[in-house]
Amino acid sequence: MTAAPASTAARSGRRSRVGDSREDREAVIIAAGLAEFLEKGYAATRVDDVARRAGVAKGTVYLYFPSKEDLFHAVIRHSIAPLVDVVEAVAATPGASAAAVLKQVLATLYAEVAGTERREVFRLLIAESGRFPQLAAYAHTVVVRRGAAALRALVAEAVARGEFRPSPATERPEVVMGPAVLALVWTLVFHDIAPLDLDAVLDAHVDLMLRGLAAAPTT
Amino acid sequence: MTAAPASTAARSGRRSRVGDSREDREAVIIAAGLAEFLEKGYAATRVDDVARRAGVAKGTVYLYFPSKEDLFHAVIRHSIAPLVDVVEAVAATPGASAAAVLKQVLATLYAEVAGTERREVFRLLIAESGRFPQLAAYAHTVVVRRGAAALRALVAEAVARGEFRPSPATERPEVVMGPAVLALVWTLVFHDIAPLDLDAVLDAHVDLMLRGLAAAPTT
DNA sequence: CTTGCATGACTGACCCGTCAGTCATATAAG
DNA sequence: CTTATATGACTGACGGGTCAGTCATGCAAG
Repeated sequence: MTAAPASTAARSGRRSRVGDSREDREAVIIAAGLAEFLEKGYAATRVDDVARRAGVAKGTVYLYFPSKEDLFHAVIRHSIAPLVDVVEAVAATPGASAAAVLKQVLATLYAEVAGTERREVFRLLIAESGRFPQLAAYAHTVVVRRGAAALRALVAEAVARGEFRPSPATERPEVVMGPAVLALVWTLVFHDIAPLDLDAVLDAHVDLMLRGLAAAPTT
Repeated sequence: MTAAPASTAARSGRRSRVGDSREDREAVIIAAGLAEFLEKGYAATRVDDVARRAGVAKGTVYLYFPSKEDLFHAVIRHSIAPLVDVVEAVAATPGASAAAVLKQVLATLYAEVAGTERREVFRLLIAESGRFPQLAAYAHTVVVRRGAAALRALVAEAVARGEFRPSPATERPEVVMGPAVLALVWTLVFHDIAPLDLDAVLDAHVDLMLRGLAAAPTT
């Protein structure tokens, strides 16, 4: 049940349906690659399997990507970019208090990343970043640099406005994301053994952060 | 420079030095396996290389472990256990305030895990836990169950004593460890691109937590 | 001599990347 | 409209290399 050819055109190896363009086929191969890499990891996935899942011959994969490694790079890049967009859309709520924005962003992260199969992309990234430094660099540029900058701006503004109190934590706003990373990793590793109650953790996370950052204690 | 045989006994494949027992040799193979698995990941490490690094022939590895996978299990188990001991020793400081103990434990975690090559064990665990559920289960029993229990006790006592205020966060003390996990993952992925100032993060972490948990705001 | 651990050559399976050939479609000629 | 020729995306078998696990042989100790 990997991917039965959906049309005579596909079976015969010809491109003819509307939208069955070069880009579409590339996307199909990338999707198949993602599925296989997530399932087996980089070293253990076979290009043959990616091809089969994409409904093409192995040779075809090499018409689109010069090597298994290049395919892997493409897969990771196509998987990471959308993750940032989701968060960025939420963070763009104008005029809200820093606390509200932070809450909203965290809720989105918990629900859309830790609580979804999407989280597996991070497993792959953590697993392979040591062997593929370019991927780490890409992720840093796309996710971390942008995210940290936005967070820093948000916090700085809240401090200026008197909503947050200046502290070591407002100097290092990355720390605020900590519990979300914990939830992600926990879920990656222990999901089948001791699933985390993500809602409860989100509550605790928000409570802890806002109290830790707020200028006046919220009694 | 992998591991030149250190003695004639080792070169000739015989055991003769004092202490060159079965257990010792097993430990050497496990150490070699750890080094190789950390460097290449599970799928990409070759048993040949493990053997060479341990200074034995490949066949010898199979005298001690029935398969590559069993060796891997042994390697992970031997690597995880000591990590807990380090922390447990620190946490056993008697009579100190919860804040002081927490601070001490966190400092140890940052210095001894995130700040050391030891962190790579966690990369391996995160990477392979999906494919080797028994390892996740083992880690959960040995690290998480024990750690979470200790933390829960610590926090509960501090709440009872009035040092901490009851809150969603005191109900879910795992959250308190969040920033440390963030520091670990960050370092794993971005160490060569954007190294984290672990001391600064530790400060921010402690500040945030104690303020977030404390009963009376520390002005 | 016998016992038992250690060795490393060997086997069979596996897999990346290649390339000669196929065939549906496009274009040109009749 | 029909036939002939050209195109190039796609195929899949194969070369070359790798690797987990085995086993016949070697050798040291008792």
